[in-house]
Amino acid sequence: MVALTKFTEDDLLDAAEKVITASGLESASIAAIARAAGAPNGSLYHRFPSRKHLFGALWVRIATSYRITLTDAMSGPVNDPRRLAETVVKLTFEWVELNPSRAEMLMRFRTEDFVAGDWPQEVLDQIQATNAALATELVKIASQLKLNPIDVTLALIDIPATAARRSLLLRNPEATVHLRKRAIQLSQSLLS
Amino acid sequence: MVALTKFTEDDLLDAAEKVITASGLESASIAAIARAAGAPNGSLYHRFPSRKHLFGALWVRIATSYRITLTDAMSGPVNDPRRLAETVVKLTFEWVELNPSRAEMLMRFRTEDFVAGDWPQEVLDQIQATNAALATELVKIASQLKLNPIDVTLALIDIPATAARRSLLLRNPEATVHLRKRAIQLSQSLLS
DNA sequence: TTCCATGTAGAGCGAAGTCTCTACATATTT
DNA sequence: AAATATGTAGAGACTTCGCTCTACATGGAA
Repeated sequence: MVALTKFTEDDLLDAAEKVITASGLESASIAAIARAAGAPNGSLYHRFPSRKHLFGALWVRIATSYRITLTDAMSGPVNDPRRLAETVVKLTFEWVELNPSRAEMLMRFRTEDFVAGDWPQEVLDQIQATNAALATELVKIASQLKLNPIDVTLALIDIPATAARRSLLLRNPEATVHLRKRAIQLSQSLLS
Repeated sequence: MVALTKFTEDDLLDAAEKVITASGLESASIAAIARAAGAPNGSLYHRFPSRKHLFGALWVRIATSYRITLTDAMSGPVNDPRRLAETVVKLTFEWVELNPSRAEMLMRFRTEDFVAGDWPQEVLDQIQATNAALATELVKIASQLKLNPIDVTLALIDIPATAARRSLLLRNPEATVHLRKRAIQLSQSLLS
């Protein structure tokens, strides 16, 4: 390294995440993020060309993290759909437990919240790519199981996400266990 | 009426809704909302003490509208849970079809998006009241059916909302029909 | 040691934001 | 018609925002 790197890209994204979780998207100004990172304003612009680039990078980081854990579980031929459903639901709940604040963002905000208005093309491309990767995986599974892709999406994305979100709202271990069980049942019923 | 009322509360909320739907929460400045309503800046402050009051009123208006249609359907003794599930899912899809932009807001944003940071107590109370009204209804139904309230919430709130949101994303009549059918099945399986 | 590439520090700019304030218009009351 | 109550008009005060810019620090290369 040529010079001392005091604030990495991830440091700043962590700070942004913290601010957004605590006070919402609107409060996440450059100044607020910088304050949370203990950095001066200008430092953020050394890493990111603009606030929108920063937000885009944050969104991509979170979405990619979750989707990689998912697509890992879904890769390879599907010989047991019931097991697939169970794995995906469990992974989702695990990921939510390990990354509660990221999960909260991923579930509270939609891509459009970040992308509304004019966004850097570069950021749009990354988001597009992340979404596309998941979509093709789902279609592949649907064709293997000879199912409607909509049902596969419900089973492997929407149901786990909804149950995990409700679990996040309730913040109660018993409820979490119950919701996970139900999500597995519902997901399995959709895949068979 | 003592003086000519040019901009009613609802006019301004309609304008805010339009701006948010078109360009997102962050773009919905007082100036932008005023422009959309054809009103000068100051007029908004005649109706609402602050921007947050306006946002709060908007959220309450939308959430209440949806929840009233739901609680109407759920009132009275539940003698046929399968029919209840079907009614609620159909109502949700209808409401979404009739109020697409409101639905988009209700599904894209959570209460917390509006409420993050410091909000007027008055607004918080109204939101609290709206949420409580629905919660008690759900608990009542759960006890009548001798079911876990979590399952009732999944069946009558989360599943319909998820399916309707997916339908909103796909914007495809066939998909909508399919999703509604699936939502009814899933909801019914949870209530029996 | 000198030079250069990389990164931090933080004041400050123009633009845009929220909100206030006064002047004016309208319609009812006296 | 004068007084009053209600509501609109819109300029402008004050604040904050995103972003830029220059000065300085650091550590390896020549």
